[in-house]
Amino acid sequence: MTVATRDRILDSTAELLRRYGYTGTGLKQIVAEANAPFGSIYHFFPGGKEQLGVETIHRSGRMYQELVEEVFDAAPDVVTGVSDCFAGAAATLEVTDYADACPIATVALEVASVSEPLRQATAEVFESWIQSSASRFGRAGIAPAQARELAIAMLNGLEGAFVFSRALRSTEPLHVAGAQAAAAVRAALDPQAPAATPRSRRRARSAP
Amino acid sequence: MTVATRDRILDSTAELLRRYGYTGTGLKQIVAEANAPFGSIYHFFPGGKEQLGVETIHRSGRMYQELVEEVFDAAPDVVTGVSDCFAGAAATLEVTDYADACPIATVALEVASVSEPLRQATAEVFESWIQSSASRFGRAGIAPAQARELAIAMLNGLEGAFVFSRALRSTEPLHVAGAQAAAAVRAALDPQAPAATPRSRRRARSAP
DNA sequence: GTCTATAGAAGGATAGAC
DNA sequence: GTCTATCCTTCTATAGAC
Repeated sequence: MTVATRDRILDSTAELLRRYGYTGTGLKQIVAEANAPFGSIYHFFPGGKEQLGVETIHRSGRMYQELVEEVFDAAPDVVTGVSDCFAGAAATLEVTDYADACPIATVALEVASVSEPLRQATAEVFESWIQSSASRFGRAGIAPAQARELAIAMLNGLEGAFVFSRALRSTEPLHVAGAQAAAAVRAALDPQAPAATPRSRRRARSAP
Repeated sequence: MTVATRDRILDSTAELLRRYGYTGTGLKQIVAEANAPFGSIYHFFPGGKEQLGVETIHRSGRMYQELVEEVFDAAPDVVTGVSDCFAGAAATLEVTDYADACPIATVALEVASVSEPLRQATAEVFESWIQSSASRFGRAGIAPAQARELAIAMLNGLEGAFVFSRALRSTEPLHVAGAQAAAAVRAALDPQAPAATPRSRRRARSAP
């Protein structure tokens, strides 16, 4: 036995949730893909589909964060790190025929007004992503408040671009989002040209 | 008779798709909310759920575009127009307890890898939104290519912020996205400080 | 054209043999 | 712990009365 049944179930759930969402994924489909008997779901996850969903969201969220952090930290500077992450996301999307984008975004939108435990799981993952990104911007010398805004703006762009890219079957939105995020970080690091960053909005308000 | 059965069905479908997505919305739920007999669905939409979905996506997309255009065009300038749109989206989200965000984003993610007719419908709506926004930026004096990038960046931010805002039950992401989009448009209009706009990326590459 | 009833498949969940 | 069989509900879709 190489991989435990419980882990195979979590793996196949993660993949199916990413592509087809929560309501679009059936438990029978999950065990079929995991090569597991149906009863194993309720053996390992007594809470049924919802518990399996919550655990998968946390697991997928953590794995995706680690993946992004590796790409990010391998870059020589934060601007390149941001660019590389978006480029990697675009490459993955193309390779998988526009199927594999954000591992939890579809679920997040589906469950937001339906299941409080599931919504909370997606919220915890997103908050962790924001803090991970913000801490890296902070380490690069950006003040905490602006670092958080930059992190949110970058992740906004990433998630929005995923929506558009999957629908349009084009990586154009991802490339635009990557360029914008990189430019925003660059501007935040360069005190000479802060006009287009959220933080310096007040200063630039005198402009047309 | 005030509103035709067919329109009531489309209205209730639009509302349910927006909140619960495509697979999360049942036909029985639709006719219940529309006060219509079940058979009416197949009378008016012989193609079943998929046809009803396609028509609703186009309809919701058009209505949302018109709503945004009204807010946008009522503002004294494009920067204010952008800000007002995000502020309005945030207000709607709060008033509806974080239920009413983008009318088609949840569906778009759900169907992207499942139904080609539905995916295409979402793609057509998104492309129309991009062109509507880009044309307004163009009218303000921004060159076509940059206007399209700005439009995509702004819509990326809006859709991504919808994902985060619904999950986190906070309007913070929407406010960040609005400020960033307004700043990007302002920078594109101001030749003095173009450093942080996507278009001027090459020029600024010499910076740290 | 409006509406009801029901078919047939798929959904989540459970019981219990092994 | 593994696996099968089955229950009950819900889903989409259709048939046909009125």
